[in-house]
Amino acid sequence: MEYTINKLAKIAGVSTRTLRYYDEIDLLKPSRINSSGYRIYGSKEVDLLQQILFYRSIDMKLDEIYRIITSKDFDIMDSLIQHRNNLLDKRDQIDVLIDTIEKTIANNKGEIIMKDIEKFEGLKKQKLDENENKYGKEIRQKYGEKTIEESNKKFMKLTEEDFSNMGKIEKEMIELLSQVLISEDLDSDEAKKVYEKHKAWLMFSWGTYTPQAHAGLAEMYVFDERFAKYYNDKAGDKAAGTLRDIIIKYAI
Amino acid sequence: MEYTINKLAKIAGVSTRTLRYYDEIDLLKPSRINSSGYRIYGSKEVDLLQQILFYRSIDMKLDEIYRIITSKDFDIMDSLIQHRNNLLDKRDQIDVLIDTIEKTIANNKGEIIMKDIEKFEGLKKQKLDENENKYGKEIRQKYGEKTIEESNKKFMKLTEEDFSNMGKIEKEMIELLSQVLISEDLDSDEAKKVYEKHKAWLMFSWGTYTPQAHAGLAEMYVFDERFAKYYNDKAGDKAAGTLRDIIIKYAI
DNA sequence: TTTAATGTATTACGTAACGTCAATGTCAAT
DNA sequence: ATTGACATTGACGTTACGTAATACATTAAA
Repeated sequence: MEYTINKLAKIAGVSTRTLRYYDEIDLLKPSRINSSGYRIYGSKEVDLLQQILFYRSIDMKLDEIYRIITSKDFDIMDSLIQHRNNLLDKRDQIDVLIDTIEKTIANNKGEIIMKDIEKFEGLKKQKLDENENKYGKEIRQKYGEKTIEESNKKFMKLTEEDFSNMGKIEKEMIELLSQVLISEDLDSDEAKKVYEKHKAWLMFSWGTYTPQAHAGLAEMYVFDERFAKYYNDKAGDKAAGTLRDIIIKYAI
Repeated sequence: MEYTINKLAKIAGVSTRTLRYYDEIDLLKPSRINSSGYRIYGSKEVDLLQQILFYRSIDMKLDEIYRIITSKDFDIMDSLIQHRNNLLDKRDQIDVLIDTIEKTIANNKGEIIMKDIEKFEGLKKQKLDENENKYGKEIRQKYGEKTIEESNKKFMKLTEEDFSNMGKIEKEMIELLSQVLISEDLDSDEAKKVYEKHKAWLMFSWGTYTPQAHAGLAEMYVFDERFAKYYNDKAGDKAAGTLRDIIIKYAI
């Protein structure tokens, strides 16, 4: 049984362009070329194409497929296992991305993450509103009233915990920072701890972390007066600048 | 504070090529060009770049990022939620792929899936070897001896169940097929059921399904004498050809 | 101050796996 | 002979840059 390129394309469910491309990269050559230069495929090629399409369906790259179909069974197993591991990794990465997005959506309801000012004020407002709350059963009940769905509940709980931790860590950082303001020693253990606390705090809200982004934020602390005021009020004069210096020093 | 392209690249952790590219596609323009034609960036651009890199870190395409940073907050929320859904879909797809690979690895330990002949013979051999087994505790014990790990156990159990189901379905199909051989009516309910059973049977071993691949396999049933003999023996003369005709009729 | 090293600019090819024209040739049927 | 369906080979477009190659600018060392 012989097939022209269109026939084969139809029974295999691919485009003729795909078959020409596979010919071009030597992945699937026609069994022969007829007198008019047409590609003619035999049943052997049909089978091979099915193989190729199976591997393609599990998202394998064509050069990997090429390696597979021109090798022995042992290597096929290796490839399959390897590919499975790649997919597992990829899935984990996507999970992280989803997590980051969900945190972003939750944390600032559409505000851009770089506009951390909003987050600050959100935190402060929440602290004022709930005045001395301990993040116990009360708040969970409050959230529960709003969101009945299981998924949402779990979600709110997560950010609730995050808020609690963020507040704690930030407090510790401010404490250490005011010590550094007195000693003025950026090489001190306290300074380094300030950096670490700030990084930890940041990771709660960003989910993702790079030293460069951290340093970028540090610059903003001095240039944006709202940031500057916030820290200077909390830890003392020149706190914002010192915090920036510390971050730059240890982040890069 | 102004930055040359290299400075900005370093504090942001990207390449200068990236910044030039972002300039080219109007994603991030320098605040000004100096007399020598150098790109000069200001603090506004630093902040914008941080935003861009955040969205990039969650795997957003640059044109989507462009839309986000040139729009209002409301649209940002839409984009984030949409993007989250895309990622969820992608993760589900990957789960399916992983499943398919694991079935492939398990089913024929490295044999190529298209070589279904092997699978046939494997099945037959297994049936002979275990002679009248009911896929009960005995076989589970046997598998348990070989693979102690939890993951593997769960895995073997899955294929064990699959084998059981596959055998049942195939038997039903053979039964229906022999009826069709007598009636010779491809429009009958039995013929259609044959197709459905065969498809179900196929999905166990392939995990993924396309009508074209199904039709391709059907062709093989006639051309490969081992297939032909298998079905003719089971359901009667001309069984392989009839099965092919049925599949082609309903699959495409 | 000359030289050397480094920084910046533009232009352009390469990537993966095809989709989509465009121009042209072949085959079967009317 | 013409038409329509199918075949061929280019060749550009896609995404987000990496990687030269070449030329001019700025800074540092000699």
